[in-house]
Amino acid sequence: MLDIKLIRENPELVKENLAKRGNPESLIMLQELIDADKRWREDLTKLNDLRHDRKVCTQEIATLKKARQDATAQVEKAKTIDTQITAMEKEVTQIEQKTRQILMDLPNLLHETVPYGTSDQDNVETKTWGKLPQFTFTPKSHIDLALNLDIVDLERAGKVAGARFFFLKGLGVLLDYALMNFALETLYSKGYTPIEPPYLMKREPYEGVTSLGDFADVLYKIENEDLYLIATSEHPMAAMYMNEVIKQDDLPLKLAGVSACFRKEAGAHGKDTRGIFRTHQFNKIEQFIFCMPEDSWQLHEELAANCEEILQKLELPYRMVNVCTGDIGTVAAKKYDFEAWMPAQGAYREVISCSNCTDYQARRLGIRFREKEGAPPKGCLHTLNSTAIATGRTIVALLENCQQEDGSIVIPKVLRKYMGDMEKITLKR
RNA sequence: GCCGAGGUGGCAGAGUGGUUAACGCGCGGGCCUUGAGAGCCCGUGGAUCUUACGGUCCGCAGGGGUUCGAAUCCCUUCCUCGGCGCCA
Repeated sequence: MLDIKLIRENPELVKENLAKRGNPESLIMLQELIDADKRWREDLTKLNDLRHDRKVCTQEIATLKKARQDATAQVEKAKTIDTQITAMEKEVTQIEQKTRQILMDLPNLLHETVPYGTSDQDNVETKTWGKLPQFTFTPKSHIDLALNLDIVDLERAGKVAGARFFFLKGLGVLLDYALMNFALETLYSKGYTPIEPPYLMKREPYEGVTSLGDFADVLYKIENEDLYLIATSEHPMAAMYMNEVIKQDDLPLKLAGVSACFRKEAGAHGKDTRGIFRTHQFNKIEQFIFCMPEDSWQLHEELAANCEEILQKLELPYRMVNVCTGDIGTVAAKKYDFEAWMPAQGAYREVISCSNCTDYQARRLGIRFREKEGAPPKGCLHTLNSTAIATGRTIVALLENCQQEDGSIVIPKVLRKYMGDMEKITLKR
């Protein structure tokens, strides 16, 4: 959510920034917001005047009653003021809801370093790392490898849960947990506090962390309950401190979320249908930071550096892209994607997404900071989030990059200690 | 799930239908002091109007209701604590 004060004081700046996202509708919404806000303030002043009149009147009544005098005339007057107040309240509430709605729908302001573009085609590659593997044979796709090694069962998952679900089996499970443990320990050693959050969230906190469109396209809802399955541990971690004021000394707060993630993938019909690249459920270690506004850009780079360290230790070739204005999400001011090389597809595919949301989430959630204990709240802090490891996609990358001609997989060195010092995944006979 | 007790500012804690959220603690500023401390004074949630000085309104877990008037009475949801039940 943007700061309404900024919109009032500097509408041109907001306008220019929104225009960069290439969504002309948002400019119309902004103008509607500005008009409605002006009317809201006028009406609020009138409403406050009426409430003041009523206050004066009820005090007269109280004084009269104490003196045991007749207050009928004053009561009548108060009643007429009440009628006016009720009408005015209704109008003010209506306008308020409208402005809130628009404010919730408007996206975050973009950082000046975000490249202009209209789709993911325009994302700017900022770095590549690692040598692309050379095969003396035709590399197989992750799904052929996984089925051969009997570490994934898709058919039975279809029977049990439907498309885009999977059973992970045997060494697949060990590999999954090895990745989780590796990422978690890496972050823990850097001072991130591990968090295992609730996997379900109520609607109100959920509205604070994501755009409203996600409720239909992304989130699973529990029937007859005000509960949604989390799409990432970013969401409960962000909402964790909702309506709180955090001491400046305690910032930055660095968290490492551990959870399964659930996504409807409603907008992805026909995409990545084969295999486990895009599924309704996967495990993920997530980095999350609450910090002072002046520190967020530096910490964004820190998150990105952590991602690189993890990918490099896994020996996965990747590229880093600066996500362009047309492809960046609603809440992020700047976003890096890390894309691992997928030999069977001959393409880099997203495995990590690393965002600075500035004060956008914090304002929606009412998370502020104070200079010290006992001091009044100062302003909204900044939030950042980044994947550390999403196991599904990382397994895809590992299988394809580390495959041998016989279909076995060489396990990256850093993972072996979590898998009983095993060096290879081979089919047991 | 059932029964009971609760939810008031950063914290602690009054207020149980009639203008002001008492008294503390903490925090900020000022006076005093060589300095620190103590002491004293002012301030310390949000919105809005005003160039300013300064007003006005809202805020007692959320939402609704009764009333001229609600932190206070009623309904409802959420949460916390205790007891019982169920359960890995």
